Amino acid sequence: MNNTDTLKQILHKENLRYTQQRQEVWDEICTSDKHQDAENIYNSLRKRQINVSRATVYRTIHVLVKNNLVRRLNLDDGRSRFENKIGIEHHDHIVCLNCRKIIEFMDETIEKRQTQIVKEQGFEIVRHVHQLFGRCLDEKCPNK
Amino acid sequence: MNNTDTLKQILHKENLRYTQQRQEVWDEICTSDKHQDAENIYNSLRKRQINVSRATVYRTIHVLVKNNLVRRLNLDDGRSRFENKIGIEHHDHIVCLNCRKIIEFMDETIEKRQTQIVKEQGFEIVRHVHQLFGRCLDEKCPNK
DNA sequence: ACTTCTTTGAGACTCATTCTCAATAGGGAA
DNA sequence: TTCCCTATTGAGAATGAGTCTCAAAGAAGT
Repeated sequence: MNNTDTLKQILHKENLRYTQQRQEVWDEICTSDKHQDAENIYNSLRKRQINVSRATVYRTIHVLVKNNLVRRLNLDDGRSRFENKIGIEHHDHIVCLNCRKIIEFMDETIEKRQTQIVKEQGFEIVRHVHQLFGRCLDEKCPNK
Repeated sequence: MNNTDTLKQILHKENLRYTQQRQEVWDEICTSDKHQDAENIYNSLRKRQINVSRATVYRTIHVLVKNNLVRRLNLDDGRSRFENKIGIEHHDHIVCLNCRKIIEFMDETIEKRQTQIVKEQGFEIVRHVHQLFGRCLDEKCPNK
């Protein structure tokens, strides 16, 4: 299923209308660099002569997040970042505190222990946040 | 070492003065329920007739966090929460999405894998965030 | 007590995000 | 196609956690 159909499907399910603005926001998240914040998404669209308001960007993102097309990341820097979830394997993030470089990781052992722990506590798990913050050894990183 | 001495030590190290307000904020974080936000801490102090401003609460918390007396938690609900770190074993958190109950957990296997993963990526780890969000089975939880 | 330098409080400010409401535009019915 | 009803949109106001400003108050060494 392509981007348009995926979007139309969830909009229909939610009794929402298919609009150009919603399509553009979803396209931007699918095709742009990962981990963009709302302001970035807004600016990218404006730069491409696409008229859309901040309010609509935020409103559309909510719908996409609610329906699992998009994941919201909170990397403790005061604004949310977003990444496409469709056709993407689950992963968590490592963040360099100096250059803000983001690396993805996924570890089966951790995933299994997590599920186990939550079950032991009598919880039904919905989602998890796992982020490792540190300093990278990149040449270009202002950390030396 | 008691609360007062601990505080005096880090204030001295930071070339800051020991004040009644700073002591009160630190006491409140040590003795109150865990995971309070800044507004809560501020209100608790006011309720006890202790004059302190919001600005001072925030400023003091910064010093405490910077010096590892306090941990800042971001549980994706728009404000930071704080917990005493002195004499407390490291742990992470499970949060009920319905009643916001917070349970602490700690898993040696996960901790080890984490360290390993970061090393493999050529990072020096500084801190991590690991939170499991779900629904609890508590009788009193508005989840049924 | 004197002096110097830091801290404090009140409220203004910031900034991401949400809300408001009048104007605009989907999309089903005819 | 057009009509009509209702959802959506944009611009800017509002919100709320957290930060900043600056004059007044307070540490702490002498």
